Amino acid sequence: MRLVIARCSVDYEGRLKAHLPEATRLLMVKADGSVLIHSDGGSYKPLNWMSPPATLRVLHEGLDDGVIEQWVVQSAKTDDRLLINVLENFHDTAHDLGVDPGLIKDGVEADLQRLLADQIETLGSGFSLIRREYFTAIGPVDILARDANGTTVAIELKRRGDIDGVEQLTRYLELLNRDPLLAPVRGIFAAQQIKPQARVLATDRGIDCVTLDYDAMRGVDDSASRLF
Amino acid sequence: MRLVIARCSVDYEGRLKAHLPEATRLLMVKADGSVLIHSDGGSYKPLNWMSPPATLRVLHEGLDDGVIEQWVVQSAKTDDRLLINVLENFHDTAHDLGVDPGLIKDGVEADLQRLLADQIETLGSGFSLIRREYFTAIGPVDILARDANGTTVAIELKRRGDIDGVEQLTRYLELLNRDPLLAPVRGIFAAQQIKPQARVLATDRGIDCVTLDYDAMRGVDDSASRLF
DNA sequence: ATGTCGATTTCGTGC
DNA sequence: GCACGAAGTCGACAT
Repeated sequence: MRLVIARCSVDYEGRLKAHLPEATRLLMVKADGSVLIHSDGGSYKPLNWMSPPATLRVLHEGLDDGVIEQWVVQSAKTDDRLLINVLENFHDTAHDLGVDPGLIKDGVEADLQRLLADQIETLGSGFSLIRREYFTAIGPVDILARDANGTTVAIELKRRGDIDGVEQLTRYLELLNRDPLLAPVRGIFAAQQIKPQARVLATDRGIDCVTLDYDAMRGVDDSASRLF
Repeated sequence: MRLVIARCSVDYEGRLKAHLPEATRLLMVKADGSVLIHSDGGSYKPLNWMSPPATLRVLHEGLDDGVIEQWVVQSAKTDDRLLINVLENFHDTAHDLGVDPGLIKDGVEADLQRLLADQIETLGSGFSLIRREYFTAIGPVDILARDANGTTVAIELKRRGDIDGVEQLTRYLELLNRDPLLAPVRGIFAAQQIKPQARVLATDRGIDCVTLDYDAMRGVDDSASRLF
């Protein structure tokens, strides 16, 4: 990885065009040829960048007045291109980092779904699982179950429940209820947190809302699938 | 901005839990207290990070064996926390970057909309523009036009057409068709790329799909509205 | 402050 | 490899 602190201007041309006026920034060049241009603020997204795979070529001649060198970062797969005009170079170091073992995550929607499928009675006594990821023409229903009365239940699962999730579940219910083998199908919107507007919309459409306690569910599930 | 190259392990606890095993990485500390942890590959997204505003505290005592120092990065607004155990420090520099003037863009959905409005006959001969951003009670219709038969057409425009866009257009059509001065109103879903599931849903609802070629449209449009 | 929507999204997963 | 959905999404803009 090469780290350069430089006063520079940047032009990107690819799926769109973009321009960065002259300022001092960090230029990060990774081993795969990708380049990230960071300012000293904002979040993790760079001001501009080139995704890998890419190649960096440095030009020293035929440049505009005041430009020390021009970096041409060319994507290897598309014709996206990044032009960096370097006006002043304050820092330039290279470091050998090696390959990273990568991130281990816990607590995303997939974990919630697995836990809820294992503990489907959380939703009510007599509930039984039909299957996870029940595929339809318009996408997969997170969980399909049967309640104590034998009625089919479509469950939409979110970490954070907002209106989009209710819309999604509504579409599934509309489609599933056209299937005489399944109909009538009721819906349950389950999330760690459900926003008031989403709850109102769901209730209005006859969809039940359930708030899930991830920590409690993980506590019940005594399998040895622990991170730490 | 402070740049550190260090062998480290990282634990994040906040909206989820995540862990990075020991490896050599770049630790970037920005002026607003945000921290980015980058490996020498991948795209612009860091392996792990803390969004601003945040504060960095460095501990030197009571650490595990082999740990030189522990960084505690605490979000100022939430209880999200990042723990970085530094095992070896290879590089540590600080740089004054100043405030960045920011990015100037061209070629996003707004530009597509302007182009399509100018070249409304792309959608069919005899088409004429009524107006862009036709405001309704539930939001603006991207483009309202009239086809060769004089029928009103509501056009929803996306760079990438997925199901959400079809839902949006459906709501507009429902509303517009209640207006006797406009009804009947047909819909066109126009995008640079339309996903199969979105196409299925649109077709099912009697909405036409059109794929747009932005480069061709930009070529036809000979106006001098260029950035550079 | 809050909600909504686009993005050069990136990232994982299933087929 | 392609397509789709989630994200600790981020960011911009309107209310």
